[in-house]
Amino acid sequence: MGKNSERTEMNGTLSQNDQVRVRMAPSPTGYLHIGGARTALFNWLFAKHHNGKFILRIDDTDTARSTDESMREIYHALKWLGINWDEQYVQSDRKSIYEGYVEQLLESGNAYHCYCTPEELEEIRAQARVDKQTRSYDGRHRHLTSEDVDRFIAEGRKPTVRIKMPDTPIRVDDLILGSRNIDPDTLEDEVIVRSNGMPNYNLTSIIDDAEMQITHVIRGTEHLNNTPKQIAIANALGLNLPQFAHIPLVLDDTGRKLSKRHHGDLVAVNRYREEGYLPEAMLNFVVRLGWSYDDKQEIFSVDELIEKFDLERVGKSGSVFDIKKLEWLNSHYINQLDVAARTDAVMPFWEQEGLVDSNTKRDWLEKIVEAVGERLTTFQDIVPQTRYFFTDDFEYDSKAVKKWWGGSDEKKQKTCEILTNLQQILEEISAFEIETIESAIWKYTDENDIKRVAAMQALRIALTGTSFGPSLFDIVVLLGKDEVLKRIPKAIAHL
RNA sequence: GCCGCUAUCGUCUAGGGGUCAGGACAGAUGGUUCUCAGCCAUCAAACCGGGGUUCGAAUCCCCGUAGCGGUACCA
Repeated sequence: MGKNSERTEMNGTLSQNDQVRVRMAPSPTGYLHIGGARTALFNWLFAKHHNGKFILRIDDTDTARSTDESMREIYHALKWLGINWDEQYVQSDRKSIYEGYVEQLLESGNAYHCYCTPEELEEIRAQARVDKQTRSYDGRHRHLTSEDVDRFIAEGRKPTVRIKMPDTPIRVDDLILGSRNIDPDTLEDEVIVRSNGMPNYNLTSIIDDAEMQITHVIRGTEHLNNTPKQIAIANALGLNLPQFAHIPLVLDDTGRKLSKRHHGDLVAVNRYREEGYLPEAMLNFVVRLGWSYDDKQEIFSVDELIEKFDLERVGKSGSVFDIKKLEWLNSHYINQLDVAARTDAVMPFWEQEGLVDSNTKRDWLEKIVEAVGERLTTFQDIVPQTRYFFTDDFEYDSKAVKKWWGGSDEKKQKTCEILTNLQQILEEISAFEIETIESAIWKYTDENDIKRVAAMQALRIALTGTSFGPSLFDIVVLLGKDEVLKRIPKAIAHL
């Protein structure tokens, strides 16, 4: 049973034979962001769950803002996430199709030319606000005389096309939000074709949904107010309507809608790919923004999502993008990978930093990854966490130095003594292996009444520059005897 | 301004007339340990407010309030 009984009543519209067809319709005006990725994912999961088709439609009717680069970014992000599409369309290729429908609208008297200038519209809007009007455009060019038209044309004005809104209420059924009736007085005659001849979103979207036989339009609630407009256009054209499902917005930590404009590439999917997040983690994270299965499960494989995803379990309120949760999921998925796979994933980050090249021994690298163990939140973490394996050109962390090497001369003296002794002990070990080293060091600390942690931390800082990291014995062995014996004197000199 | 949507721990959410309001992330504490992470244990943390309906309301209804979205010749 769903959380909202209103929803189930509407599912009857979909008969057994109808194949589900859904679409993701981004406008190529920037990268794909977290919210867009979630819309894509919900659509894709819905299609997969119902054995239907997922269509990618590029809504690029805003030619001024659309770019090919952005289109490629979107493809790239989607592919990385594993969201593949069955069909693809680009609206700018379909201009003539829309023109046919506009013609039809004009001929049937459901649309008309509007010669208002942008300045004029600006004034109308300002006045409507002062008058506390519900709508701004008042339909003043609905009934122009031919003299008016001639005059406007003589002035060189290029018209837009506006749809005539009906004067009866429009019923909007939404699978998530339920049903409501829209008061026609709140609707104004929308521009459906710009003065430059390019059709607008509300027109092309609903035409394509019909043309492409889209059964379910799953999109963000920022489109909720567009829905009655699109329904009105479809009705005027005698087009079949899809079912609508408006999913709540993804918000930032102040509760505002995530957007490219306000959040920059902080919300770009590709950025997370570059930083070493796993697509599985991304998908798992994003799906839980607004959707839940029960009160137990947090981790879902893609197959499980396909099996379990359901619009009925999508909530109505917005959800905040919480990077901590993403990080948790990412480290979970990273830790599922075996050492070889983790090494592969981490390699580009090492190479990018110039730490590793084709001569570096794979075997050794895998051992480093193994030593790092479950400490990675993202793959790019490998760089700060392992840099010291590749170079002795690092700073000694000042806090660590103060705490473990000593703030006082007396303590420094002691540290110096310990490191000197350790150097000697390690020098005498010929078989440089964990067990041997461990027992030698424990023997030294225990016999000389030195705290294990003091000796180990002193050595750790000498070898790595920091006070934390993998098991120190692993580090010593991986660094190798020569390197270790070089770094200790260097540290002593630094004291 | 106008139109609309929403409201459970800090965050994601479960529950939908009777529950000690459950889980997860984040946080705190303790244990394990050479450190960190991890792991284990424990703790803290919520039904926006006010009215109804009812034996009983977080749950149903109404009214507020707040937040957000839209308000383009963007999508």
